[in-house]
Amino acid sequence: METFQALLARKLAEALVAADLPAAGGIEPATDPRFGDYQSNAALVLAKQRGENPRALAQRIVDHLAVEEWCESPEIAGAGFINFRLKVETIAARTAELLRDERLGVEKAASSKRIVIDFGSPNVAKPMHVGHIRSTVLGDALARIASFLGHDVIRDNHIGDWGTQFGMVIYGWKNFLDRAALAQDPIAELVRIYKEANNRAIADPAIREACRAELVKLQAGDPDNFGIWKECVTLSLREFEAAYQLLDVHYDMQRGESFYNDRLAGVVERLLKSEIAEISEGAVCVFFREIPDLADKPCIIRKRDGGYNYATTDVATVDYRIQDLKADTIWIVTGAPQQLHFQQIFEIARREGYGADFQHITHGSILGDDRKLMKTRSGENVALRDVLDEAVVRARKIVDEKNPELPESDRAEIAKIIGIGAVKYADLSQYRMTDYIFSWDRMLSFQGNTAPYLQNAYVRVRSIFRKAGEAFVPPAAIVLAAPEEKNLATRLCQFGEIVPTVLRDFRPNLLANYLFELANSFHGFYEACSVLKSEEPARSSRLALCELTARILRHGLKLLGIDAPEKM
RNA sequence: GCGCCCGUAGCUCAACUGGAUAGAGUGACAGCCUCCGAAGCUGUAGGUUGCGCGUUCGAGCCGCGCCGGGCGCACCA
Repeated sequence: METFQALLARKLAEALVAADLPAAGGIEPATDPRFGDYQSNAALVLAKQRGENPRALAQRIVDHLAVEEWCESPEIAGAGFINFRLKVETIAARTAELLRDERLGVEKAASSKRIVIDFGSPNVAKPMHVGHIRSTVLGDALARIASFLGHDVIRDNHIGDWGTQFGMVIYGWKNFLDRAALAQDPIAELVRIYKEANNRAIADPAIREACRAELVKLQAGDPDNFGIWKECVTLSLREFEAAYQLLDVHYDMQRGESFYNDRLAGVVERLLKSEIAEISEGAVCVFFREIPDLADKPCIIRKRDGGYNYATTDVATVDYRIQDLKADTIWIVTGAPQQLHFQQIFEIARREGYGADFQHITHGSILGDDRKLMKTRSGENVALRDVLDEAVVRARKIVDEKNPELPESDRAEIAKIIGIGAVKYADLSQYRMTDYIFSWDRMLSFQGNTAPYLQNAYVRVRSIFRKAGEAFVPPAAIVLAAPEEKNLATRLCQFGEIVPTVLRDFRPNLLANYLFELANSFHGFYEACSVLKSEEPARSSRLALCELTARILRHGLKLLGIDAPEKM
C-alpha cells in the first residue's frame, strides 16, 4: 500500500514533468497542522537553482498538480511552500484499507538485500554487563525492522571466545578451580580464577610465563587446554542464552572469534601477496598513507611475535560474511570507541575489492547518576542479569500495587513484560549516539515516553474489546467526524511512512517517538469520543480505530523487541 | 598534537537529514471521573539551540574558528 507521502511525491514528480521543470525537492510531513498534512519545498529548491521567483514557480507546479482526488486544493504559503491537506474521506478510505492490510501500511523495501548484522558480542568467561544492553537491544530492533521490510537478515553473535585472556583462565582453571563454585555460578568462578591468575602473574614473572605457555598450548591444539577452553565457552554460552531468553533476543548463528582461527594465516599471506600489507618493525601492517586521518595509524594484522590479533580476525570475518554468507551489506553494532578499528577494517576490505556496503553502527554509553560510566559502588561493571532482575522486581511491585486482584501467575508475567520492556524502551527511545543516564524511576514511569505508558495505552484499547464482549468486525465505513477521530486516523496512516525511516540512519528512536505520539492521539480520542456507547455508524467506526491502534501499537512495539500485555 | 562523538527549557530527551512561530515528558501551578481502565486528559509557565563568524530566500542541522565533556590514536579485544 502506497503511503500518502509516496503518493504525493509521485504526483509532485508528475507535475514537475508536466510543468517542464526538472525533478527537485520532495514531500515531507507538515511541520505544523496549520500547514496541512504534507508540504513540499520543490519550488524553493528550483527557485535557487534557476534564479526565479519561488512563489511563481510554486504556482506553476500547483497548476499541474493532479491531487484533487485526495487533497483539498494545494496552497502556496510562506516563501513558496506548497501545502497539502488530505480530504477527510481520503483518510477514512485509507484507514479502512489499513484494516485489511496485514502489513499495516508498511511496504517492503524496493530491493531486498542480504544483511549480516553483528550485535551483542559478549566475551566468554566474563559476565554480560549493562554496556551490552545497547548493542544487543539496538541490533535486535534493527534486525527486526529490516526483516519486516523484506530484507534477508542474518543475525550473527560475534562472541569474544579467543584471545590472550585464555592463558590466565586456563592457568587458573588448572590451579585454583573450585568445582562446586563452578556448578553454582560458572561465570563468577571463571572470573575469580582469571583474576587470581592475573594477580599472581603481575606479582610473579614465572606465573606470567606459565600463563603464556598455557595460551601457546591452547593455540597449538593441546587436547587438555582445548577441552578446558571448550568447557568455558559452553558454560558461558549457556549463561548468555538465559539473558537472551529474558530479553527475547535471538541469533541465527554465533560465530565466535575462534571460528576464524584457522583462516588468519591465510588472511595475512593474502594481504602480503597483494601488497595491501607490508612488514614494518617486524609486524605485518596495512598503512593508509593517502588517507590523511589514517596516515599515521597503521593497522597491525600480525604482531611482531607472529601472533594474530582482533584486526586479523575481523578481516577474516568480513571475508566469511561476504564469500560464504553472500552478504550485500554488513552492519556491525558496537560502542563508539571501536570506530577507528572498523574504519581500518572496511578500508582493507575495499582494497581487496569488496563492493559490499559496510556500516559501523555506533552508540553512546549508559551513565550512572554521576554522569560517568555506570558502575557499582565498588567500581565494577553492573551485571546485565542484575539489571534485568531488578527491572522485573520493580515492575512487579508496581503491578501488585495497581492491580492486586489479578492472579499471581498473571502478575508475574506482566511484571516481566513491563520490566524488560521498560529497560529496552529506555534505550531505544533515545538517539543512539547520546549517552543517557540510567534511571529506574524514569523508565518505569507510566507518564511520558516510556514502555509502560505505551503498554498501558494498549491495555486500555484491549479493555474496550473485553468490555464489548464481541469479536471485531470491520465496519461498513469509517466516519471521521470529531477532530480527535481524524487526528488518530491520520496518525495510524503514518505508520508506513515511519518504519522505513528507521533504517535510513539506524534510528529506532524515530519509531519509538511515533508510537508515543500514536498513544497520545489515542488517549485524546479516548477522552473525547466514547466508543461502546456511541450510536452507529460511529460505534463501528470507532471500534475500527481502536482495533487498528491496538494492532499498530502491538506491532510497533514488537519491532522494538517489546511485548504488550493484555492486562496490567 | 591529530581524529571521532556529544552540547537544545531547572532536569531527562525529541526535532523524519536545510524549512515556516524549536517540540514532548518531568518538576511547579490550575482544572477534568453519576461516562469504555484517572496507569488517563486539558490548560498555564519555562529558550539568544555552548560562543563567534560564514554559506543560504531560510541554519539546532552545512563550513570555519573557539569553549566545555566523553572516547580513540603500533602489536589488548
